[in-house]
Amino acid sequence: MKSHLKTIATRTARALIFTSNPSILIDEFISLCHRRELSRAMEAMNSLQRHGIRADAVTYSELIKCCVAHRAIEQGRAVHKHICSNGHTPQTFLNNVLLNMYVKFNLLADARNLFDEMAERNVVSWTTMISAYSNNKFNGEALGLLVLMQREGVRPNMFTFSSVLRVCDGLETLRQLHSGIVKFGLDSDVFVRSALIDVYAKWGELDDGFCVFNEMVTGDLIVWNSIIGGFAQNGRGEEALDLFKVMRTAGFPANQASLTSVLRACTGLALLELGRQVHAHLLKLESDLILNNALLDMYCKCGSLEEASFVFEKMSERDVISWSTMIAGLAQNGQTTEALELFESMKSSGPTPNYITMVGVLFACSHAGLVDDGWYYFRSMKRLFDIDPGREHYGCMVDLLGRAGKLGEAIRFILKLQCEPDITIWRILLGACRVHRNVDLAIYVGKKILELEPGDEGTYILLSNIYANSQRWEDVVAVRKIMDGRGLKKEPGCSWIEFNKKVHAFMLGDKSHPQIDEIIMKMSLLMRRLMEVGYVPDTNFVLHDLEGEQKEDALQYHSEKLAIVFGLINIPKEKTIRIIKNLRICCDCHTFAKLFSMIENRHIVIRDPVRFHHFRNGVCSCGDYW
DNA sequence: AGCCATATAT
Repeated sequence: MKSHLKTIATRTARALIFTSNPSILIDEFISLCHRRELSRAMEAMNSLQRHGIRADAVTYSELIKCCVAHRAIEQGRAVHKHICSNGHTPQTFLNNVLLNMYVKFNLLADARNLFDEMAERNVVSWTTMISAYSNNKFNGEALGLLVLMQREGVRPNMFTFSSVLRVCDGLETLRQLHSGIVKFGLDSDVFVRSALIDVYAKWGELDDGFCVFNEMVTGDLIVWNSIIGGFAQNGRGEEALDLFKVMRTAGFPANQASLTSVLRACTGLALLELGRQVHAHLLKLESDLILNNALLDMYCKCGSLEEASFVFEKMSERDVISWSTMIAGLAQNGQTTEALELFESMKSSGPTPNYITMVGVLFACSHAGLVDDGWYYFRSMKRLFDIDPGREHYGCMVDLLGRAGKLGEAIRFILKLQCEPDITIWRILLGACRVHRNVDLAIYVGKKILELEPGDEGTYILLSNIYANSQRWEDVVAVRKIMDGRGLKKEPGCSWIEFNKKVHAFMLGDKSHPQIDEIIMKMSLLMRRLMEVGYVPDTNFVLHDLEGEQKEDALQYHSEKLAIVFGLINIPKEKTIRIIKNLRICCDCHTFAKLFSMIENRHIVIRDPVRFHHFRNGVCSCGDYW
């Protein structure tokens, strides 16, 4: 019945267009615009034109919205022409609507032409033009217009600032914008506030962002998300999680963006248990691609590939980031074959790989010693996906060659590069020198790095380790002296482990943990059993000024060993012992963990700053190659 | 008008 009536109505409407009564014509025109019936509205507009009738600005603005909704560029231009026919000049309101239309169609040049020709420009006109530039990353233009508008005496509003903040090109500009915001009394607006927090966080001045947050009397979920996201992205996961709790207590229900930041914090702190709770929680929300990608990454970086694969398989939508995350995750966890297989299936049935996907693929090859495959993928990037290799890919290639012991080839590769080799490339090569104990090259490369960055403590430490490894104690002393002279200190080793919803942290030789006596007792028993199966403490990396037995003692209390024994005591036998480290694992602890996994029949995962070690049955997933 | 996800090296 309803549809029958509708048919009659439509027929009547169609007939009306061809009547010549102007007021009926215009009513029908308005109604078509409101109903977003574009093609018939256009017909109506043309017939109005034939009768020399004009509609009012509001009606035209409805028609323009209709064009935007249908993404009808040509019709939009026709409407513009119609409005301006017979020398008419649209009022500012209508010009703004037209301006907005060109911006929505991303026709920036047309928008700018109209903007320049407008007789009067109000704050909406300026803001529309500014946000068009800022959305298209024309940062200079956007910032320039903000200055011009003020010169012409137009006061920017909160819309203007929240658009322009996104293209802020540095801290200095940011501070200027911030003072402008205060000057115009816009600093209490939630939109401006969240944008300010976000930009401070992006420029690394999180504490200033936090001040903006703290000045807030009333805020909304997005302001909370901005500050929590800021902490999560700047490696300050604990604070992100604390604030999240405060937000929940304040009565704001978490949305997808909030949980994405929480997951990112979990990822940084390797809090697998908490991550799992977030997983359970997010299933109640509408599925969100970004959130799922963060979940996937969390499982990968917490070393639980089973759960990561499960999430990946179940995702209703997967984009290039999902695939890249999974490939890199498999690679970092030593599952090279799986990583490369997944890449092959991405090529045949997934999204087109991007720059970052290829970094993951090359990483997989370099860490598994697959030199030929690495070369193949490196060379195929341009041909298959039109990706120009960049510094990151060069870095992987140097790593690939260096790790495989082809140090000469690695140097030749570096020297042939189009770009000047940067400090990262030299660091990678230095790492290869350490693995292959090439002292001479290490010294050469180390000097290169210190030329570029004289205070680089990592390089001094690596050099001293390399000297120690070849028993060149005088050189070790010399390096240490330079370090002392420069006031450089080695960051103390720290490992942590999640148990009973708490994080237990261990520092080198730290005796403050409540269970430390039990741990030390268990450790000495363990050491005895390990020695029986052939464990020999490797004291090469211990400070040179200790005597033999003291060296072994220092080794015993390496933070990861303490954490392993803590896990042995507390974590149920069938569960994986998961440990996170702030420094890379040393050879001795690596051997210790391998033998431990064998004699105790336990699965241990240790995440260091760059990769994972899965120890099972006396073997490590890194293949002793790290 | 504002918030959330992927990569090399140390």
